[in-house]
Amino acid sequence: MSRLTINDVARAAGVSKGAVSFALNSRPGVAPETRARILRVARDIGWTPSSRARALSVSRALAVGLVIARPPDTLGADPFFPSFIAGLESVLSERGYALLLQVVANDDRETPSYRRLVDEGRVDGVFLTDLFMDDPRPALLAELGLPAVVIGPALGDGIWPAVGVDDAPGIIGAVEHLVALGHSHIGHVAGPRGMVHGHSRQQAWSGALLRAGLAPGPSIEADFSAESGAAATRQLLDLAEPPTAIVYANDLMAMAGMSLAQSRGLDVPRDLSITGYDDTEIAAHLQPSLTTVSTDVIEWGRAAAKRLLELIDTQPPTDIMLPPAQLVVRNSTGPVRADLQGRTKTTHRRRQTTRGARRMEKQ
Amino acid sequence: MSRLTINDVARAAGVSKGAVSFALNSRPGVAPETRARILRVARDIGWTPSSRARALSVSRALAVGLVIARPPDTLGADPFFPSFIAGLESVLSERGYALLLQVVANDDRETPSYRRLVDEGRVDGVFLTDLFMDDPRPALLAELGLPAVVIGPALGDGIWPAVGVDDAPGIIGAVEHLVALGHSHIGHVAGPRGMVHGHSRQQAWSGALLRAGLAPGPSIEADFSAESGAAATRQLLDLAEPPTAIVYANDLMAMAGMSLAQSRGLDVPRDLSITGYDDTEIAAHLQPSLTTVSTDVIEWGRAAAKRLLELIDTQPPTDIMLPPAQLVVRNSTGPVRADLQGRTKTTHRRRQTTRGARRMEKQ
DNA sequence: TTGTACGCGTTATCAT
DNA sequence: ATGATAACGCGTACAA
Repeated sequence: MSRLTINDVARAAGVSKGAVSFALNSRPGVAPETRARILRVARDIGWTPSSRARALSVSRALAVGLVIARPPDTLGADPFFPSFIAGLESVLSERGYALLLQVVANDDRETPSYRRLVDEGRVDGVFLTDLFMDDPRPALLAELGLPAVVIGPALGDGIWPAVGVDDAPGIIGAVEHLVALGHSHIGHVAGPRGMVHGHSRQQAWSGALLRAGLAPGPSIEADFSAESGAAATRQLLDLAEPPTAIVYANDLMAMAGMSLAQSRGLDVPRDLSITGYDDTEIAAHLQPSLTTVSTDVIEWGRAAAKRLLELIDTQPPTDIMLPPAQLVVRNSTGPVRADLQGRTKTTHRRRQTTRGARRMEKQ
Repeated sequence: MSRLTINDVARAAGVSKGAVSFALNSRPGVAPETRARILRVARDIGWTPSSRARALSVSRALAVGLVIARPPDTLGADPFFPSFIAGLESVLSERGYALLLQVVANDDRETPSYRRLVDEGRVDGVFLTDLFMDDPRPALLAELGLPAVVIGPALGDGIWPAVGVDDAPGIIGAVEHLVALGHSHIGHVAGPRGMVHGHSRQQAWSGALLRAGLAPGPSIEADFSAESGAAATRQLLDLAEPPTAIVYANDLMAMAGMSLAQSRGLDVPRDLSITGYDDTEIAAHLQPSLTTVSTDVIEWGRAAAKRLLELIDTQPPTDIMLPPAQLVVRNSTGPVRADLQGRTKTTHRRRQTTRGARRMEKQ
């Protein structure tokens, strides 16, 4: 049992409490040999400082928080958090920090959550995820005096540092890949535009199209869920001139969209090219395997943790370079069908015929 | 800023620290009106007891831990944890407990993790997940004196209470469903047999077949990953007499297996019926949608949290009834093909021909 | 109800 | 320079 206290060590080493504390935190004022003896004794009797007592005396929680504000069922399908948490944890644990998790169902209950975390003194800082475009949380935390790191694209406010992999290169890569394959009518199934990563991916998509000299194709706002991805895809395919390729803001929607297309008898990628975002584990094993954008989420977590600890210790920010998101080309993307190539909004309109011809073209 | 202490409240209310503490914890010894006044003052000036100080004085961490021992990349695809954590958290937070998360890559680093959690006094108890058949952790924790609740099927050792949804009914339901559809050659892609939930699902599968009077079909051990699910499926399909239906130990492997079958030109469910386990969000949106087993993971988390808190408070265990796992029939299962029905190991062997005939049977 | 010791490190103050 | 001593952080709990 961990009944051991710093006094036991002090007694066993024949020194005072203070000396033990100094030795342990490698502070000057202890003779080298005394220090060595103290450390040896501590190890021998197996004593570790109680973080409870430590937290009280240094007036710090020695823990940071991650508040996840999502409906739990949506959470389940998101591959982001587990890996991200693994990254966070790897840095935090080696610095003696613990990670405290809080899941709140909706946004109403979120503000009190932060407040409680602060009031109770449970954490020294938090990670902010899933930010909305006009999110009140950064300001709230500033007001509460709780350091925070924003996960994702940087906001304009500059209140807190942001750590994130830029969405743009990956999405742009996907669009350019599709353009190179001859697609000129490229749609987008977006995440909520009110959310920063929904917004930024949408921006990247339209920007890339413009740069390629193409008119932005149809874009439909969804909510990152499979259900919404399928619905959005249905809408796109029902258009008078459906896109020949669709860029999805995440894998889950892409998978649902791909399945929906297949259920309508379309062949992916012959009749429709599809790209996702996340590089979920299953992505490589779908039929066809999914072309998607891959991010090093674990490294991302590590970077975020480092930044938050720096913030807490009021250390200057270290430059953090995250490997950029990368397009992983697989089999859900392919050359545009010859009879659809170069088609623009003003030409053709025999969709019915064309669509009929598309059916049943299994390889 | 939360510089407020219990003394501020005491002073403002004109009472002693002790009185405030008693009032707050609703303990006898304070006049009703005094209590009311104290509470009002506390609310007015916005004071919340510091959990740091509380933890030190009650000699408790007021937090519990969840140690996740998995390679992070496998973690990402698992829909279990996020929902489970949401369930845990909903109970813990209303009791003033925090959830501490720790992710360890492999089992070597796991034991020290628990030890540290105990030594540093960070938690009052932990949840044990992903148990192996002969897992040393329950005994280790007993030795460390740290209360634990096992997540999943009960172990034989009886050291710690187990909270879990029985795997059997769901798997049995799947098998019976397939048998009712005329399948008699039902394979299984198992999780690691050294893990309790891999083992229990495997047992449920073979038991259900025996009860149905059928010989257990081929079973292949995989590791719950998409990769392994695809590989196992490949092996099953390459058998001289491949099964007409496969029961997978989780959705991820089922999805990978289904895609693999499709890539070989098989039609699901016409040529091969498939069942998963988990009811991942995407399951309902696949093509075909996946017949799978659904569990109320959030409720499971709530139950586990309640049980652990009881254990910590040495309260008698409350009876916890978890809704049983339920088979969700979708479109990845269907009647066995007539020409394969009733086939036994001793009959037929014109697989090549049959397989050839199977190709290209899109609806 | 109040006063006060207690839990357990950390750190400022002193003595050597 | 070394190291000891005591105050401190903030609730809880028991004796008065």
